[in-house]
Amino acid sequence: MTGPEAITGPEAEAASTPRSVRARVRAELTAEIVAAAGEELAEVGPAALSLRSVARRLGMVPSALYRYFPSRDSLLTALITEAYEAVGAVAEQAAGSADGSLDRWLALCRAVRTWGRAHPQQWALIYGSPVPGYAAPQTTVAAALRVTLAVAGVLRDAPGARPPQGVAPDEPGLEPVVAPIRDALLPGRDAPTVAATVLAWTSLTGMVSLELFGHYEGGTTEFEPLFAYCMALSGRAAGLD
Amino acid sequence: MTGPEAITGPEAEAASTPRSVRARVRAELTAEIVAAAGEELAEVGPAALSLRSVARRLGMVPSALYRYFPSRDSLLTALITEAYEAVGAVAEQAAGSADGSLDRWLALCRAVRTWGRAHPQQWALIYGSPVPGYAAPQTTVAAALRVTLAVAGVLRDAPGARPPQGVAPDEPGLEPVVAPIRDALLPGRDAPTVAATVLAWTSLTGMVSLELFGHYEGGTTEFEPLFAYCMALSGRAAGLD
DNA sequence: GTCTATAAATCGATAGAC
DNA sequence: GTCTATCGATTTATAGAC
Repeated sequence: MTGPEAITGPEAEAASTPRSVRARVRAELTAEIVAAAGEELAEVGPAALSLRSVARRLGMVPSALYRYFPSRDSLLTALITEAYEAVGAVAEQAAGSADGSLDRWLALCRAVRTWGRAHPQQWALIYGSPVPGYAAPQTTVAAALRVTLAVAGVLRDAPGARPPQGVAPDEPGLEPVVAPIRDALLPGRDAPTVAATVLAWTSLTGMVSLELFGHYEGGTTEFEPLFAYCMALSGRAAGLD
Repeated sequence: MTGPEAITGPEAEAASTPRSVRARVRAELTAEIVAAAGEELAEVGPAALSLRSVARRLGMVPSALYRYFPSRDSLLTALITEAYEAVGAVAEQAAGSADGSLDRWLALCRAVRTWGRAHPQQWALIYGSPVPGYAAPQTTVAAALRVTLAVAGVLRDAPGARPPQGVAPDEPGLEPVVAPIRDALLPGRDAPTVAATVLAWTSLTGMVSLELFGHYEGGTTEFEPLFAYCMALSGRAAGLD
């Protein structure tokens, strides 16, 4: 056992990559487990995901997985984090590849919807019903922020954007309620703008969720034009152009 | 199908009221089972609901339930139908108890949110991720329509309501895509109005879902003012006032 | 129509050999 | 670090006595 890792000198690496050969192998196998769990998730859904089925898929025995993940919940956490990072990445990328605040917003929306349609179970994992018996640790909350920040970034780069005046003449409690959200997403903007951002983000997730969860079944098959129009409408309501 | 009819033989009943004593008793017990299933659902959630736990709660043995519901899925269908009817009823009632299209919309929104907060697992059942292994029959689609019709009713009673012009200059495919939805909800209205109605409804379910599913955890505790403002904004975007 | 009993699976997690 | 074996529990669903 003292052989391989004794020569950690040459292959010593920076912070993000494992130092020893042993650690690298372990990291690779961990990634393989997460990948297999992702495939399993895509087939059976979050609530039906089990450690045993993941082990079967890898040709391993269930107990072997406990060397890598102390519980089913920790594996779920890894999948949730991965999903948030993935959708956050496509959102950022899309927002960065368009000009004009409304076009950036629409590009972000389309990218998020495309990701959701390609990964419906992953979408359900992060934006659907909570998985029974699973308690989300704080780390997933941080990962979830990435997408929200991408949305807020579109607003942040459109300093003049503001929802129309007089929507609700005096919402008494809006200011204090919105304060923590403003601090995290849109420092310096007024309460209606922050609220409109929340609404835009909510409309997007709601639209994709209803579609993926089968609530437009009676409606149409070619959903894209309706989606694009609705997202344009919600972007306009936030003052984007 | 809600289950019982499927295995009811000679004593098949008329539309709503049972004929024989036997059938009435059977209907009562069926209702008791659904009620117990509702309690169980409220505790463990849709994905974890089992026939056995319902039987335990009733002091019955699991196999006895199969005389009333041929499968777990048929019991789930009954619960789904019940939930849709319940939220549809409060939506209708709220919409009918206010004057002015925007106020009616806001009343409907508050009522739907209140119902969702009071019945989070029922909400998850109908608006959350699909239950693994469950295929929704056509009857649930009909029940789901009740809430949507209540929303559309607010728009229908505000004939002048229309989203602002020039939101998306020419959405080429919007017209044909929106046609079936218009026929079901808002005959005679133009495509943008129908789309704005879809968006308003989507914003409402999205807002409640994100709240109930824990996505505003880092945000605020007093969520109501933000909710009301956002729904006012979405109502305005549909042309309500 | 309710019961006992059972079939045939599933699951998370752990102990201990190697 | 992977294996066998197992504990203790869950589930849907069915067969057959009464």
